[in-house]
Amino acid sequence: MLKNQILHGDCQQVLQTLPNNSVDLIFTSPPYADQRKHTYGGVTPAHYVDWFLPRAAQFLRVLKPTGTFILNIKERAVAGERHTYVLELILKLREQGWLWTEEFIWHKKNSYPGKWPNRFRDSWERLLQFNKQRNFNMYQEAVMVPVGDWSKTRLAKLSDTDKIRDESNVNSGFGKNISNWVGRDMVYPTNVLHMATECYNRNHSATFPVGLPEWFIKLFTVEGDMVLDPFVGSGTTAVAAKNLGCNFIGIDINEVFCELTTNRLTLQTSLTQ
Amino acid sequence: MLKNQILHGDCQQVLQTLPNNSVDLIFTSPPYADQRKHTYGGVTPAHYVDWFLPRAAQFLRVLKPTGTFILNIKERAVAGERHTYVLELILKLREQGWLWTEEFIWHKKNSYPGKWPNRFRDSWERLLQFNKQRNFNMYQEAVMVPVGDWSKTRLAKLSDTDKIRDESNVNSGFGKNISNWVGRDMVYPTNVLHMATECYNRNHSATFPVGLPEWFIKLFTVEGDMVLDPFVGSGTTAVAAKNLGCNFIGIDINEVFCELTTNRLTLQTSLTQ
DNA sequence: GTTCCGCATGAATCGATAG
DNA sequence: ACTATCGATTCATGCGGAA
Repeated sequence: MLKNQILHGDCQQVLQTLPNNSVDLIFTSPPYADQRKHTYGGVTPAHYVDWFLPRAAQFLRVLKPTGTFILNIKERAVAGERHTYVLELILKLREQGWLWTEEFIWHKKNSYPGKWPNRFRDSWERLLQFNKQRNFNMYQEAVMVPVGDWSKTRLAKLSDTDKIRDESNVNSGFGKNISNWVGRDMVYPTNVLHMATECYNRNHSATFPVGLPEWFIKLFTVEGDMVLDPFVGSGTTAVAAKNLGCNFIGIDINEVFCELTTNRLTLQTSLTQ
Repeated sequence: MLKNQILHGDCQQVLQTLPNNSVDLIFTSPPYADQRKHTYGGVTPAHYVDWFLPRAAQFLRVLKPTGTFILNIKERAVAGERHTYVLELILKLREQGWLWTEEFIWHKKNSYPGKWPNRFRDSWERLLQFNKQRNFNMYQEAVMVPVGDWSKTRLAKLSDTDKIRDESNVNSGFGKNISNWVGRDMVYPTNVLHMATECYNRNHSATFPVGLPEWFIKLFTVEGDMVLDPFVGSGTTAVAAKNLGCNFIGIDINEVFCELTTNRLTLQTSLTQ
């Protein structure tokens, strides 16, 4: 079976070559809906749900019954309002047979700057968890975080500004040096993830930190499992899967991104951070 | 006109005594949908939207055109899934004439411990912002926060390029003049709020910290404006409004809560924290 | 080899202006 | 009227070269 490759094409077609029930985790950040016509995909908010659903039907087919689908998405502001296409998508995905198990929040500590008269900077995105059945594989111990002295001393003396500001890495012990913490008290994380976006120049505008897919890969797979990203872009999900000893398949409609990602995966020495 | 009182009754009826366009801010945390019958009439998730909509119609009527409605809500997990009543409610409120301007996230830093095989602790809630029109009152300066630590080192010594406007190379449209930042201590916040929960009254399921309504009252009103909480419960919104020099009206269907809140407001010395 | 520090960049949004 | 393009605004991070 196909594995550890970046495939070029529209995932709606490419996925037809994958067998049923063969993927353990789908983690993807699809191109966000956009008003403009020239950008990646050029899908407008009004057409987003119709565009997404046939692709999601393929996701449903290739995912194992015990597998999980994580969708990273955020609606944009249109005419002064948050658009509703993400809400509608969730409802339609349930009609398609998905269970909407959970919604995680990614808090982006370094969100895009700017000032407007009617809203503040948007510093969070949705990570929607969908499953095929109520019983799915989840390895909670793999993402435990150390309980710092923080929780004991810090909460006792919160100033007003502290209450508003984010000032900590409490829940961000993601991965890296977990072994250093063995022997200390470990606790389970919550459904709010704190991570900064990566500003590293990858010639791809949509860069989420590699720690984000890593966290979900640890949580929902074991070594040797299959991870799929049908909108792989600059390949962050594939890098995360490779780092963690998983097999992966990445798909992208943009051939340049496919080549960049393939190169990134072979030259991985400098790109694992 | 009626002001600074806690009124007993179902807000759907009680609100009929308020005039049109008379409220500057509605901040409320309605009783959560529940399978059990103890709460507000025992509203189940399946009936939640139908129960809420006629009340929201009254909110729309009494709110000033420049006013704002903030709804603190979070869907429950039912049968292994997040229930969809909040999503459906947003869509229906828009049909009713509301604009869905923004969704703030309340990150509950000390969410209640617990462990389940299929999900982590839920440590965030939605704060949905609705408006009657695109132009509404917003006083952003009232909620500015201290600039991050990055500025201490970053601004310590300026290079030559820092002193002039440095246009971004990549046509992202973003230039900067770092020297503008010297001496600036406060910045605008984002749409993610970090606050610990409080447990003022354990008999009321929805206990939020007084800092939460305070933040929105500062942002959307000035002194003397009218704040309404149609599900006032233990009175936190009313306390916040009083602290900030606003007028308020609180409504609750539970007579015991009405009495407790009225007492809390008179004994306010020890309860403003 | 470390630490320090300069500096580009990022899933943005609004209002005005031009076609 | 309605759409498309453009200019203005702004905060935190991590890379990479220098010390």
